[in-house]
Amino acid sequence: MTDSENNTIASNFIHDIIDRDLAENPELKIHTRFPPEPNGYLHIGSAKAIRINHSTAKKYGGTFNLRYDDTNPEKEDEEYVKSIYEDLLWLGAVPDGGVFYGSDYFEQCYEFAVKLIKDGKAYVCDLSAEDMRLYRGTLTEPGRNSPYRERTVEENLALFQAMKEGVYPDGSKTLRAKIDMASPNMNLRDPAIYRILHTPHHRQGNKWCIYPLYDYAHPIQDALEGITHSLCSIEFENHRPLYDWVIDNIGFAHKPHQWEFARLNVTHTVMSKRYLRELVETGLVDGWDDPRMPTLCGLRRRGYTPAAIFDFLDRAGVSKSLSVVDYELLEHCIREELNLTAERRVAVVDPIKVVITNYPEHQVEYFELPNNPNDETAGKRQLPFTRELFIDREDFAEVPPPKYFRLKPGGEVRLMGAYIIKCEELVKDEQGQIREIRCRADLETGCGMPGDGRKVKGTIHWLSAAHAKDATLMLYDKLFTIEDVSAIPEGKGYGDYLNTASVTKVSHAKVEPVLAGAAPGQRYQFVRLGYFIKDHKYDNTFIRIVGLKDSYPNKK
RNA sequence: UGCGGCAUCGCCAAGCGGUAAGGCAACGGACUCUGACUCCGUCAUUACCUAGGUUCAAAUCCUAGUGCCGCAGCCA
Repeated sequence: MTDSENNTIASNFIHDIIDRDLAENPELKIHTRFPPEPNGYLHIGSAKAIRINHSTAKKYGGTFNLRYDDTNPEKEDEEYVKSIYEDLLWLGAVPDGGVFYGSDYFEQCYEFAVKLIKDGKAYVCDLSAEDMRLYRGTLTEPGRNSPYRERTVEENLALFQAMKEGVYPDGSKTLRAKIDMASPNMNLRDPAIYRILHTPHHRQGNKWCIYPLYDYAHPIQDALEGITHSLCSIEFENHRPLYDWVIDNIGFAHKPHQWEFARLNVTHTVMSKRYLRELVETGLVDGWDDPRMPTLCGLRRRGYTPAAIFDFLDRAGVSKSLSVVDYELLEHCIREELNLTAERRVAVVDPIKVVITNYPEHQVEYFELPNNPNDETAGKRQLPFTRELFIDREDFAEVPPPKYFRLKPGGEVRLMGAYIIKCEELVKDEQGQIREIRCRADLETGCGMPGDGRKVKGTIHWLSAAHAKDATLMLYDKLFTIEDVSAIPEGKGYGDYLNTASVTKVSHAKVEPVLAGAAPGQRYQFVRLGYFIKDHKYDNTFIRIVGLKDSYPNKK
């Protein structure tokens, strides 16, 4: 995705806000950031945050930072730092402003906290977690002041330093912002801004035993990096007053502003990192990059491209209303791209033998098939034709349903790129199963031959039995049977709606010979079937990205 | 029960007082050696959560309701 393409993305309410800000201050250089906590793998919901922050910066000629929000050492790990970076680069959202770590600002966070204490705006509180909750009040009742709220500046300073030096055990004290215990906004009821945690940090080691909390650290990080627009998801909307409080009371000259947008939800899948982890850990899926997962590594393995993902995100739009976007929109986006770019190949999912009775036994002839009929420049390839062929079992019906125009007894059908054949006889075994379909070809109708122009209604794909290669096809389906997982009734869980048939492994598919050399990651359209990608994890395996649309009346 | 947010077609979503964009899905039809693609057409008209009101004119403004989401971590 190039910058010029980014400029074409539709406007949204965030752009309106920026336009307004720019009208007031034409000198403003837009600066955004993507601040993931390295506690899991990125998913398509994260990609929305990336897309919004990144494309907004690009649209206005601004700068985009990646910042690991690593203020909670208990949940974070280098494994995730690495994967997040890979996924971000894969998407093409280059952090041209730099890569930062929230933990690199610990020193400054500490100094700002000392300043707040000196200004009488923060205090050390000895309340236990449970007591703090009691004192906080409820949604409808105001809270009560902590008995430690009026400690002197000197006492607070000494206590906070002792906290830092490791004098106190985990949970025994916190540093709290002195705001308003009666605020109708719970976040303003003297929120804890530092906690004691004798846990080593994945980057800082044992340097710290007190850690700043999100609401305190985030605005500082934004201010220090010169972020102008801190675009985050809507559950932080109630935190905005606290975000502004921190900026104002520390006294930053540069004031970043937080704006919120609705999170992304997609039908038939789940965005909860907690639950995705559970799927991985219980073995219900084959790792974080299982092709059914909404993770970026899962989508990548499934064959989705960054362009299709961004296209999807852009089409889904940006607003503040809770929504669940149809998975079919994502499928549409990848189909649209791959229709233009994927070369066509033949694969037969469930082979059944067809014998061309009037074709010589040992003859081989080659037909040229276009790599992409919609794109002349894609060139052609050769497909061997012999007396014995495979076609897909679905393309033959002994008792055809209405409007069936594939192969049927006595019927004619076109073998794509080759002859028109007529079904004349069925050979069955003792059980009555069809062993082979015997057909007669109209040998004048091959591509470029005199009868080339003859029309029949149906066209099916085929493979020379002697030349076809074996391959494994992985056919994935939706992870959950329920459309909107947030609508799961009480008493039921995600597990009750897991699609038990979300994967079908086809071990004995046949593919055309040239596919034996397909490079991992290569995408194709298997003609009349769908788009597939050669897997990089398992040999000789093709993963179905998405099927072709099918308007056959009896389908679906 | 407090505070904040959101309510426009099956799903997203424009609209910012001047008479309901667009995309996906769906449904017709044309084309077709992929029942794909492409193309053409249909798809909110006592209509914009409801009820009142202001106005020549309201999805847009006002009033009163209703519904849904978020918030009571020393998580982010």
